Amino acid sequence: MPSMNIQIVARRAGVSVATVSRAFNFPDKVAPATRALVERVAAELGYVANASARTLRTQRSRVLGVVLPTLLNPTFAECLQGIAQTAAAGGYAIVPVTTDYQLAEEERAVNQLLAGNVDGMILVVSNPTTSQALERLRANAVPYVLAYNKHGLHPCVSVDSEGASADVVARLVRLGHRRIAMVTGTMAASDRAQQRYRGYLQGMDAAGLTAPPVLEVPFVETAVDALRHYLAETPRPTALFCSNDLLAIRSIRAASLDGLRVPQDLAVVGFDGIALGQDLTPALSTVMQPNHDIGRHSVELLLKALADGVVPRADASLLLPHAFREGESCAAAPT
Amino acid sequence: MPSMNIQIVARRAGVSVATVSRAFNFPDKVAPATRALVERVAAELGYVANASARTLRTQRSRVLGVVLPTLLNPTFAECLQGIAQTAAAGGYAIVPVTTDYQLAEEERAVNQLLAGNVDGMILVVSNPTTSQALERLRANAVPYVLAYNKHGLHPCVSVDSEGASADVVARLVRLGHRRIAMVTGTMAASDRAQQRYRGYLQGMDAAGLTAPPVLEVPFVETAVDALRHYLAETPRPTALFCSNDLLAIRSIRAASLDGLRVPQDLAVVGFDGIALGQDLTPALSTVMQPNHDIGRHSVELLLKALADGVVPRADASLLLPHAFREGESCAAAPT
DNA sequence: CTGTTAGCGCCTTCAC
DNA sequence: GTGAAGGCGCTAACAG
Repeated sequence: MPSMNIQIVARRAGVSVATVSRAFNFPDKVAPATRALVERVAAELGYVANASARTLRTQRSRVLGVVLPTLLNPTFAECLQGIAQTAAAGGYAIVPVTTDYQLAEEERAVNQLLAGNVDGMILVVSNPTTSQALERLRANAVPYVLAYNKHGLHPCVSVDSEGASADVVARLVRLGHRRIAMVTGTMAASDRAQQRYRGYLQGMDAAGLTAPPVLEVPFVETAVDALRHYLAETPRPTALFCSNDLLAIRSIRAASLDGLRVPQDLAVVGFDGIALGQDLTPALSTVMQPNHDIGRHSVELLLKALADGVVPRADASLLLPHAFREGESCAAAPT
Repeated sequence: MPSMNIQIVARRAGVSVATVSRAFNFPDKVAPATRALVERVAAELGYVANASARTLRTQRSRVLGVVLPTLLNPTFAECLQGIAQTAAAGGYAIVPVTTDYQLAEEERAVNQLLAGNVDGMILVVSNPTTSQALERLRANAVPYVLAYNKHGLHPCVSVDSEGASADVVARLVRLGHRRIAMVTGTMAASDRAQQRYRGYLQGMDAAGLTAPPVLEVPFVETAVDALRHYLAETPRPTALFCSNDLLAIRSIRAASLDGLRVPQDLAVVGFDGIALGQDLTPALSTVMQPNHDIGRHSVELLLKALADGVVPRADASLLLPHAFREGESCAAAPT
């Protein structure tokens, strides 16, 4: 059956290949009776149009490339789900590639997808400003949208990481916290991490507080030990703002291992809003991003541009709303 | 640049298209000087061979389809990572499709991938015995390997869910537990769930214990409420065996909401071995499956068959080792 | 409304 | 070691 093709169907139906093609692509440009006949024969033979031949001929593959840091962080898994559903609804398949937060992998990924004839790409890159990969896309006039990244010169779907982070600090301050520390993944590997850190510094500054040294740990490792060491320093912070939910979970683990109670001895706030956070004890207090929607809107932006035969414009960028999700890992400072 | 093709490269290099093609596909069938020239020109022009044209000509796409229930369960995200890495190492791209545990979606997914010219598929299906999708693949002679599923008539990469589950019960019994309950996702949607339940019943039987009614909840929902109701029943179990780690996490949540301490008042054991489980408090006690390796071996089996031009055989199935991971969510029964 | 035909870009025999 | 040419399966003019 894999060798089934339009010619065989045409012969069996007693029509020309053009008619078979039209019956599928422009059903109303074919007589109802003929169409029914073709459809019946095609169904009998299990015919499905060869995607490669169609792509070669039309120069459209109906495939979108997706470049993500990792799927092991539920944030991106949730986003990818939004991407996949929206793409499928629009008749597009997706080819995801992960970079593990490695710059070199970003370029490899883009090249691979470029060679794979994708119609467009959704990417989460380390840093849009310095990205060679994006440069490559621009040079090739490949339509793309960035997810999570935020940059004035590229089409992006993101949230206000900076503002949200400053708000978190303000909230902690209202709860009576003064020694508010921050822990983040490798900042060089993520503009979001940089934005969140900047927001944190702004929040501290606005409250007239001095920020203690930030703890920076690799994205991929568990780093519970580093967190324990960090928390063992005196004066110990009363609140910890974590640049992402996985770090928050590990921070809670580290605190527990050292006999600290969360939130009584240490308030912990995350960032991302992964669904799992709500099922933990204590439930994670976090900045909830609409991960699914970030994926969905990214695809919608891209598909609209594809339909119009243009590349998405930077000024079509979307800033989606975030929200603080009250959990149990964050409470007032000890008095 | 997207319109770059072999002809342009050939002209620019002053050779024929055949030579360019050979320079890339059979480097040693071309004079070193010629090859260097072609490579230089191609690099300058940013030429990459058109995947669709190559696929159409060679009848090989170097793409693998992957059918999974969901990526929101880290089990499958971890597995997909193994799949992606191994596929990439072998020069294959992947197209993942999720089914959300819906039977109808399985067929849709397979049809979509079939139309997409994949060279083979890795699948996690609900039930290999009754799967229309697998029948479709067999009829079309499409090479495939099942992951997690276990079935004598299909090539599978799995673990001994049944044995592992019986062992969990035996372990709980050794810890002094008598009222050991089980909670599972919808069994009709997963042969693994069925196997794990069967193993649980065997373990109970072997210990001369009566199994209380099992709690069956949908895979996709959180179901913390259902769990709370279940745990409120008297006599309350002293140990809970959960068919997967997400359920275990939610069970711990449900217990906490009812003021039950884990593991003192309720021992909880999961199944899957998701990495996150180790960072929770209490750390999850669970049956660790080699999720990454399940993905890796599935691809290796598939690629070997592709290389040999055959479909993977059922008797090439792999049963990978599992291990009990000692966490903190499981302890001796109260005396 | 339907048929004929030219190529999309590539690989691969077959000559040379 | 290299070149010429056919055809993979499909769609889109163009005729009829």
